[in-house]
Order: sequence, then structure tokens, then C-alpha cells
Amino acid sequence: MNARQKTERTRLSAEDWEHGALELIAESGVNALAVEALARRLGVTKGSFYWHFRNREALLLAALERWEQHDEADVLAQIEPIDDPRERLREIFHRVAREVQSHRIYAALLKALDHPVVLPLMTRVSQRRIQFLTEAYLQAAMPPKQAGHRARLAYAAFVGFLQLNLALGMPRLSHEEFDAYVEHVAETLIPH
Amino acid sequence: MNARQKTERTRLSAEDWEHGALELIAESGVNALAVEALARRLGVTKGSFYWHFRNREALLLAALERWEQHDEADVLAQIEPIDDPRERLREIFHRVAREVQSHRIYAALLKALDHPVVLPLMTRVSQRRIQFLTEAYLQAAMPPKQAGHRARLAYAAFVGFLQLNLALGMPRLSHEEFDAYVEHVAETLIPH
DNA sequence: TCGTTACCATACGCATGCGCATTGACAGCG
DNA sequence: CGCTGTCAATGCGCATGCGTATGGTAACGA
Repeated sequence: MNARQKTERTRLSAEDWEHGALELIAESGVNALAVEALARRLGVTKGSFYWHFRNREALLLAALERWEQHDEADVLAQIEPIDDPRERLREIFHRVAREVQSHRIYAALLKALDHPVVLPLMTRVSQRRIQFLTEAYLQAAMPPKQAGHRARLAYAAFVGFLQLNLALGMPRLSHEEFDAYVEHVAETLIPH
Repeated sequence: MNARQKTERTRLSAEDWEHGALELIAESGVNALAVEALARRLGVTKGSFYWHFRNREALLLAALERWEQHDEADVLAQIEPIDDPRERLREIFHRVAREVQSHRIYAALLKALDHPVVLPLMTRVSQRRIQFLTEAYLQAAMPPKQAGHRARLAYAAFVGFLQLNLALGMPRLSHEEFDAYVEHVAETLIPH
């Protein structure tokens, strides 16, 4: 009577648990990822969980590695095809501004940098992205040292932007003002 | 025999608890602020705590308000006397870069923006700081709308810089490289 | 000197959350 | 038809952390 009222459930796989974990993280942060809470969400109890994973930490690690390889990877893949480096940089800024939702997991991980599982992952991801930005600036004919610094600055602005937007509702800008802001950022951070 | 091995302790006041709370937050974040842990740190038990405060939340609120009124306030006070707006902006950037430690509480609060006590405080603080930056840019002869956008950008860069520095050990830059980076930021974000 | 106040200790109840052990359900295959 | 491996439910022990109750003690004023 009271079973399977969700979307016609069958059995669960480790992958199902990982997806559920990522959803939970995106919604409520890393701390909210609790075994029993997630089990309730999936319509089972934690007896199931400990068949698939050694412990909570193992789930977190598996979920984050999945995120790194999928979601994270195709962010860059979508932008790489653009040839003109300046145009590519502009596209990055506009994309980041528009698709704030897709960065919710990243923002949640930023708040959990003290966690031993999260730290090395975020170190990798951040270094990769800064590296990507650096190369874009280099291709835009910026001298090497300056390119590195500018990439760091742009990335810091991105991270801060996420914080101020997702957590704080900081901007409180109208649509037009927001577009003008993004345009200003592009003007300021992309060489002419 | 086992009592009072710390610095000759007498009785504690509410203020002592608030200071201890801020230290804990700076070291290990808002979540680490636990009543019993802090009591151990202060060499007493929680029996003392619940005499001074109604509950954990009340301590957090009191501690953060203390921080807002003291530490936070004189950050601006130190910079305000500088007359030339461009010079003032440069001083802000260099100060922020040099005195990273003093921003540890701010960085810890950034990670706890989902907490109902932290959110309104950080909203106030951030708006005040952005406002301050906006006025500095205005005084530097920047047109109004542009000044607002630039202030937002600079502040986002500041927030991201804190995250990447304190939590991640991102930069891993030598002293000279670091100075060059800060100089680059000033060059990029301050009008000529 | 005696009582009051301010501060602290001890002990408990309660909730949450992890991890483990045991048992049960069910499918596929021989 | 029954065995075996896979997945899930139940229940327990343990730890942590909040909040409360109650009792103790040192300091200070009257």
C-alpha cells in the first residue's frame, strides 16, 4: 500500500545514489549529505546504502568524481570550439552570468573547502580553469605574466560573483542593469 | 591540582565568551562553534555558558554583532582618511592582499551564508562595502553607472581572492609574483 | 557573620547521524 | 525446484551536541 509511490522504482544502483547525492549537495550543501536523509529521499532505508558504499565518505568521493568528469568537463567543452580568443572570453563571462544554476554544486563545494575530500578536488578544478583562462589570454596576445595574473583575477571575480549571487541575493538588479554589469566586466577584463 | 593551569583565570563574562566564539569561528568556521567545545577551550563547562546566554544562537548573534561593530568598522576607518580617491583604492587593494589573516572571520562567514543569523549580517556588511567602493570610484571621476558596476566587480574579486587564498592555498606564488599580481589588479580595476 | 548574587559543575534527557549485524525478499540459473 | 548472489529493512550501539535541572562555591555587601 505505502510502497513505491514515487516514479515507478525498481532497485537502486550505486549511480542512483551518486546522482541523489549531487542533487542534495546542489540544494543544501555538502553538510546536508546525510545517509539516512538521502535514503529517505530515494524511498529506501540506509540498509541499502551500506551495500553499495563503504561509508558516507566513499559516496561523497564517488559523487564528486562523477561531477568532475561529467558536468565539470563539458563546461569547458562547450566553449573550446570558439576560435577567436576574445570572443571565447566574452562567451565565458556571459555563460557564467546566465547559467548561474548550473554552478550551484561548485558554489556548494566552495563552502566546504575545509573538507578533506573536497579540497583536493577543488584544487584540481580551479587550477584547470585558471589554466584555461590563462591560455585564452595568451591567445589574445597578452604577455605571459600578465595573462597569468589576469586569469587569476577573472577567476576570483567569478568565484566572488557566485557567492554574492547564489548565497547572498546581492545584486538585486533588473535584467537590463544585470546585462550592463556583465558587459562592464567583459569590457574591463578582456583586452581590446 | 588540575585547575587553572591556563593564564590565571578568574570568572568569565559574556564578553569573554564572545571573544572566544570569534576565535573559534576564525579558526574553524561557524559550524565549529559548539558550546561544549568552547567551554573546554575556556577552561569551564557549559554550566557557565547557559548562565550568560540563552542558547548557542544567542552567542553567535552577539559575537557577530560585536565583530561587525568593532573589527569590521575600523577597516573602513583606517582607509577613509586618505584623500586622493585613486590612492585610496590602491591602498584598499594592497591592504586586503597583505592583511589576509584579519579577514579570516569574513571568509568563514562567507561559507556560512545559509545560516539565518549570518545572512542578514553579511548582506549589511557587503552592501556597505560595495557602497564604499562605489563612492571611491565616483570620486575618481568615474560615471555613476560604471562606478557601481566596477565596485561590484572589485568586491567580487575580493571575495573570490579570499576564498582562493585562505581555503584553497591557490596562489602558491612567490613574494615577488604576489606583489606583481596585486599591482596587476590595481592597474586593471583602478581607472587611469 | 550571614545571606544574596554571580558564576560554575554535574548529570540527565533528547535528538541526530554513522556504522554494523542480522534477517528477509527476490531474481536468475542450473 | 532450490541455490546463490543481490539488494533492502530493521534494529542496535555508539558518539556528538543541545538544552535543562539542580546543586555547589566564592565574593561581596549589609
